[in-house]
Amino acid sequence: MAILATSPEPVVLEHSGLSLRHTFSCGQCFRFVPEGDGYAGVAMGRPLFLKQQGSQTLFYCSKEEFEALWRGYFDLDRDYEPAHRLLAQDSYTKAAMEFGHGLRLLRQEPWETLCSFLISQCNNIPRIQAIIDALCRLCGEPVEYGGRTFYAFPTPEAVARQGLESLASIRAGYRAKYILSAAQRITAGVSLERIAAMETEEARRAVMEFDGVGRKVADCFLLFGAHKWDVFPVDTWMKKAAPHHGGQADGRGFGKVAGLAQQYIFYYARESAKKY
DNA sequence: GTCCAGGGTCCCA
DNA sequence: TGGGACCCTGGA
Repeated sequence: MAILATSPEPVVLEHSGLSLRHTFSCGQCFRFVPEGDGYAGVAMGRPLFLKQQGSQTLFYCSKEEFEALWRGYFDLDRDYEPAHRLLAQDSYTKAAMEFGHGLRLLRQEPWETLCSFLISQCNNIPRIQAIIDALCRLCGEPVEYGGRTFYAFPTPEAVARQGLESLASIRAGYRAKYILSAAQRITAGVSLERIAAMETEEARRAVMEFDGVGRKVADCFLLFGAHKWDVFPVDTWMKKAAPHHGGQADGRGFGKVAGLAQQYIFYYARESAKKY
């Protein structure tokens, strides 16, 4: 594959406990897709190809870049064991956890997360991916990597420069005005980083001031873009799964690891449903 | 061809 | 508090 041929020696991680498949398929992020025998995607403006063989995970980037960006992005410095022990006490979350073993909660950027989940509303995952990809191609910075051109997620400024007519080309439907409005709000001075740094309740209130952001999108922003593990986004899948686990419909029973529980349950419920 | 649902939100009665 | 509208697709 072209990417491999021109990449430097990869950074190799042994026995990290990380599963790329579960981490990228569980629905938390939309920009890493299967590529050859691994995955390719862009985050924080940097493209990356990575793959797993045996007990090894191979990151095709420099050691410096791995330490500066990807170690944090994959949340590799956090010990998931205490959370796993807690979730193993409930038979349903235990099964969900075994199903999605190796899933890591990515530390995604606030703006990309907010935008992605604005697009997610009343939409399915393949189409969410297609719309985000179209948005990046429309106004994201091109970045060369492994002989190919990738597109960074556009900045709020770049999105704000697009008119509603231009944004119509990404086929986001009624969500386009929410994306534009959010971009304008941020370029006018509202800081998502500042909101992400607030306590959960205050941050939730602040992000819900954005047009098109209700409780669900706000909670996805808090969990995936602000890395607040006590947040439990409730969507149609979580409502379906609620009768089966002991964490209550709003996830209160899972306490400070509710977010991780949510991701295991969401992934498990959705993948199980595909079989029928 | 039509109908419906897909990681919701908003508005109005 | 409940229900319809909102854009657009893919599958039934």
